Amino acid sequence: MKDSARIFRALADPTRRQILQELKDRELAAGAIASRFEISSPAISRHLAILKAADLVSERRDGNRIYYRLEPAQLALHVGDFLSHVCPTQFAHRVGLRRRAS
Amino acid sequence: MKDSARIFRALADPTRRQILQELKDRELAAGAIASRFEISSPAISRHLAILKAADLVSERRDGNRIYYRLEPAQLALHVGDFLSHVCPTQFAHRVGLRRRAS
DNA sequence: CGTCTATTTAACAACTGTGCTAAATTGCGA
DNA sequence: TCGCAATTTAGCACAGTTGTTAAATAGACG
Repeated sequence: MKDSARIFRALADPTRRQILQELKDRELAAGAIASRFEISSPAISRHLAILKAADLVSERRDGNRIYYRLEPAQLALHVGDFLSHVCPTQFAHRVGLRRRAS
Repeated sequence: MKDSARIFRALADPTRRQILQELKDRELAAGAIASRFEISSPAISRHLAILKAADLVSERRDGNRIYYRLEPAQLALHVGDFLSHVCPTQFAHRVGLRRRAS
């Protein structure tokens, strides 16, 4: 599966989008993330695995805990690329990691 | 269902993303779109319905044909909003209804 | 080692999404 | 009105997603 496909798929779920927002400005352990949602930790764990497979988060183990951190590079790259391709006018692609605009 | 949820769901399918790209700089009739893909026209028709429900395209009937046109406003607004929330640094949120980019 | 905590993996049910073919709809023109 | 072309809607099959609970794994610490 293509990178961008994995990313758009990952973004399709509202819980996963919210997880990304929670991780916006700090890393959080899996349990801390799970406690912010109604659903069970196994469910959250799988969401995290999907986000990680899409390179949207990274994980770091510390003892018992596994901390997740937002990795905005792929997100900005692929989604920004898509937007700047499909609607370049509405969307000024002032994206950090983007290649030169044509 | 929330607007942004509909939009992200609509973007999850690769065929639908490609349809949006095809419509980037011209409107196309349903049949013309279908002929660009391997899958059947009923399948394309349903994809178009999903895109329309998400306000990503509009349709215009002309005789027998139904022409679809890209509607970039919602796309830029909601997806851009999400990006600028989640990764504001990588992504300068000069999004939206602004005319002039870069 | 035994046990507690944090987290993931497994197994399963329910729901959703996507494709197909066949049938219905809509509009044009003889 | 009849028939044709373009498109959508309906019905069905199958694959994928998402949640649950129960079991497994990993690390810390007595």
